[in-house]
Amino acid sequence: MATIHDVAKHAGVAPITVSRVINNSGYVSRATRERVERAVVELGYVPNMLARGLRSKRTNTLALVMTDITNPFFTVIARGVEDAARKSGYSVIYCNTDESETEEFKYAQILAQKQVDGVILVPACSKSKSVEFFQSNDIPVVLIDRSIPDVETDAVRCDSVSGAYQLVKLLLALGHTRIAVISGPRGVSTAEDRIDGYRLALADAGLGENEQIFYGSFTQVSGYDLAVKVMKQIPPPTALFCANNFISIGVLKAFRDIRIRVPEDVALAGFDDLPVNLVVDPFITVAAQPAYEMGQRATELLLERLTGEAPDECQQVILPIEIITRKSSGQAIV
Amino acid sequence: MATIHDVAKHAGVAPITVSRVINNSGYVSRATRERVERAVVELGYVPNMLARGLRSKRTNTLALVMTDITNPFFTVIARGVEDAARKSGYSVIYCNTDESETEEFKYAQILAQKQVDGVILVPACSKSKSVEFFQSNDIPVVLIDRSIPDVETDAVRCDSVSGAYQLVKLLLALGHTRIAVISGPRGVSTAEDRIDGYRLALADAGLGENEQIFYGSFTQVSGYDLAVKVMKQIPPPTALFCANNFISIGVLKAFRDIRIRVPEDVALAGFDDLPVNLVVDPFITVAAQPAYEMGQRATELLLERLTGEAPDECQQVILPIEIITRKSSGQAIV
DNA sequence: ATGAAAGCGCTAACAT
DNA sequence: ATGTTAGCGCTTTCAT
Repeated sequence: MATIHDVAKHAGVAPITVSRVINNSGYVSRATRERVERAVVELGYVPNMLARGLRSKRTNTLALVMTDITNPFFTVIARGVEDAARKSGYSVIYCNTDESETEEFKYAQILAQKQVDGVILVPACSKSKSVEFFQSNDIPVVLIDRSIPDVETDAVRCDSVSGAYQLVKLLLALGHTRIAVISGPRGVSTAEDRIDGYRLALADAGLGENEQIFYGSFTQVSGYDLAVKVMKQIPPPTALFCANNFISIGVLKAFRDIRIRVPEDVALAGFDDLPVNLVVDPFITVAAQPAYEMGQRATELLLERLTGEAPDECQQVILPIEIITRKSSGQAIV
Repeated sequence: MATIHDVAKHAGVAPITVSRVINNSGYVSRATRERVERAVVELGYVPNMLARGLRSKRTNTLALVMTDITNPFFTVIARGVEDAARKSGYSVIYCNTDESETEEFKYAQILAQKQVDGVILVPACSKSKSVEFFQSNDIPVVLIDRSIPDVETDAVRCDSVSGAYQLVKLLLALGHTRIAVISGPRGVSTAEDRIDGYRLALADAGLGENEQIFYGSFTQVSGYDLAVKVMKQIPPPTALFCANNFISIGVLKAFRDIRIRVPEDVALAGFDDLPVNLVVDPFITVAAQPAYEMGQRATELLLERLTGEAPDECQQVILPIEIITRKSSGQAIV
């Protein structure tokens, strides 16, 4: 593979001149530029990013660390990140932690080794070990979707408390008084916040006594198992609030298997919509988060931080949630 | 950030000794090793992969270039690749070409610049420009899912002709004689092969005259539009063969909108299943490809090529397809 | 407008 | 079992 040296020799110039041409930096005469460009093509020269990064201390690479890459919510975030990054000439490395703190920290090491310029992180838990590691290596971090207490970083997320509150309000307005919530893992901010919103709505309605709270994981299997368990309560709830899309799917599967009709027997509302290209019949009433925009904004924050355009204090961006009313919650509110 | 030099000084050894410790290469005495390891921890040392790659000419990084990262079929392939790669200490860079030949070639350049050790490629078209580029830069390529004529590479795929043939046979066995196929783009091997399988099955049944072939793209929107068009044929088909999962979803959406019942009015069979965690009611009769295994096998082939274990001749792995009969094709065959 | 020298952090090759 | 030397390919810095 040809090096910058080969190109320089071929064009009769110094390596640094070739560097100036391919990076559009510094003065190069028209004639020289053309000679260099011809040499580049003739030799099929491709710059070596390892050498460039080693010398310049910048790799033009970001990382997106997610907890579940099979969840369309995160996939859509990823596209938002990708598009925003590419527009500014950055590449993105995707990492899947499977909700594991250990995996997250492993990736943190790998990413530091790869000298990524910055990281967008969906934290697997509320501990700050990975964030502190990044920061101690001078790698800026933007938190996305979930928050961590007592760390100073830029962050982008939606208001989970408010989203859950609105969804449960909606179920209450339909006359339900026994509403259960199936949520994600303890210690994950979105799981906790959505429970908080649920409790707030019940309390507002004077139904604080009726709380039925189930922690689990943000997966279809967990949703299935807890749905079965929930319906064994006496008396069983008449409505269910699912804290994410996979939980909703698991619940629907369980209800199909144990012959419970939605919404006739139990009403259902959940967090996170599914992308249109995956769903034949959008059926679930949801609090939809603007995933693509979340990815975009997080990337913009990170890029501003990298270029020094950002203010010294950290920025928190809270994006609005959209409540989409569909069949699963029962008859529409007039 | 601490360098190997800092660690060496701190431990009272030469940099190369530190290198031997962190790479587990060459002889290092127990005592020295321990001193070095302590220094690594105390300084929070993280090796710089750019420097290592520049020197050693190996990045321990593979790339997976796909045509549609939103399609679960490719997402599952990606997990197969990821798992196999990590097991051998490799990282993976994911690239999405959106079925664009131009994007594919852009990524080829980027990946060469990043000095990836090898590439797994779902080609966007049957031209071999990107493959030739990789090969001229000494980067081994494994083709996955789709083939390209006249190139010498390792490859992993399923037998699309046979899968389509079996699916259409099944529809024929249910008594259908007017079966249409909605496929992907011309020039893409899987789109063409699935049409070939369809034609073969019809010809076998002496129904060659009844061919109704529709090219489009492997997307939900294309499936929707062509479904509407197909049903305007006079007489309309009584069964439909969809060449991938997104086409099937688009067709089902169209049928819901134009009030055509599946399978009562039209039977349906399609290529590619959807992952269980995304689907409440698996409904479509499909030819399911072992996507995870495809990703795994492709990675293994690539790794063997990199380590020199592979034979000189290229290897073609053809994996078996599973036909899963469900409601969409009508009553089960006894 | 162009170039020379130096060095980023690491490891291959060759000592000892 | 450990170290020395050199250099991977590029860009920073400082000339000219």
